[in-house]
Amino acid sequence: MPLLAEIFRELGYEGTTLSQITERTGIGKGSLYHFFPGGKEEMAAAVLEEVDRWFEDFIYEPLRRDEPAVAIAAMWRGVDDYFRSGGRICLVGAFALDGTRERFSEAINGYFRRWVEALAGALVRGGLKQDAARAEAEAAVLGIQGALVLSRALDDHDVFRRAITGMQTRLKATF
Amino acid sequence: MPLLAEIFRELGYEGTTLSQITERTGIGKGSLYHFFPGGKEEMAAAVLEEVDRWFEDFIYEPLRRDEPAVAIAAMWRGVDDYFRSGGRICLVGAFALDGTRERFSEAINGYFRRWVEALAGALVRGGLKQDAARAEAEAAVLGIQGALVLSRALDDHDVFRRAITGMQTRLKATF
DNA sequence: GTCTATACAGTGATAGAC
DNA sequence: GTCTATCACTGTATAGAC
Repeated sequence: MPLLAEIFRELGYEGTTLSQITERTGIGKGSLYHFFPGGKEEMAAAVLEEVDRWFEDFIYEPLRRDEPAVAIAAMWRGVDDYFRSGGRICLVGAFALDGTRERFSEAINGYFRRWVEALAGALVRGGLKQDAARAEAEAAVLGIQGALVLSRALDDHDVFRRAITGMQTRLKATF
Repeated sequence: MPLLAEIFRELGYEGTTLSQITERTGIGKGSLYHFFPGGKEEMAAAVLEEVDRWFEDFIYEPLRRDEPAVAIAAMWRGVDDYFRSGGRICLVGAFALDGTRERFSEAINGYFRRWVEALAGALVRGGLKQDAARAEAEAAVLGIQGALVLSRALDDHDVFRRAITGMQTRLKATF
């Protein structure tokens, strides 16, 4: 599964072929279809679900549960770690940008909606008003996605780190 | 050419097939290969070049030439218009996220590098220090890309408009 | 459960008539 | 310049031996 996720991340949904998957995982097509009768689409759906679960466990749930300042600081650390300072892209964000979006719209929408809501909730508990919290949460989540795009486009991890640091200090100043 | 750009934007590089192109443009494969002997890759390269030229003419060059406040205001308007308030994605940003990046790395890098440099230059002329200008320019460009990702993921144009407006007022306050 | 075989549609690309 | 026909190949998916 981690290998599968990595392949989809590198090549995108359309760019990923079963041959690539068999080659890089060492698993034959027969076995692949034994585990995923729905084929490539089911494989990608499983990967998306796994990604979603990771964020739910390590980012969203702490944001809902823990002390805002602590949870938000952990979020920035977790994000920098998960995306390897821009060396790894967000599969969900990438899927949102092309025709793949229609195929997985529910999963994509849920991932980002719950992220924004969890972060906005923490900010409200931190003292922000509802509207301001939502705006700041959207700005943070979108900033992370944009940082991934720009750092990969410029092939420069510093862009990612700088952006993350900047957003973090800026956000901390609001509550 | 505009049709071609639209197809690549909707489907991504790997998702775009020659059949789709012939179908939606009404041009047969023979004619297509007459204009683009290099096939799909040459078509995508031509589209990227056209996109680049548009931004060069209507965004970057004004940023280098005109009065900073005026050019930056025009940039936000131009961006909102070009991306149809999030209804249209950035082809270059999308290409940066998957395996297509390697194929067009020069074009992708140049597009974003020149954007950041032009904007940072305008901010310097507006009174910011070099480092601060670069950071703000990166934040703005990356914010636009992120706004495209998030607004499409949530299928909500308001997210895009809100983000653009927020960044615009925030940036204006810095110089 | 895993592999090899293969089916069959669709891919990018080319040739040649017009 | 454009179209039709077709190429070789790869795509996803399945069947069946082991």
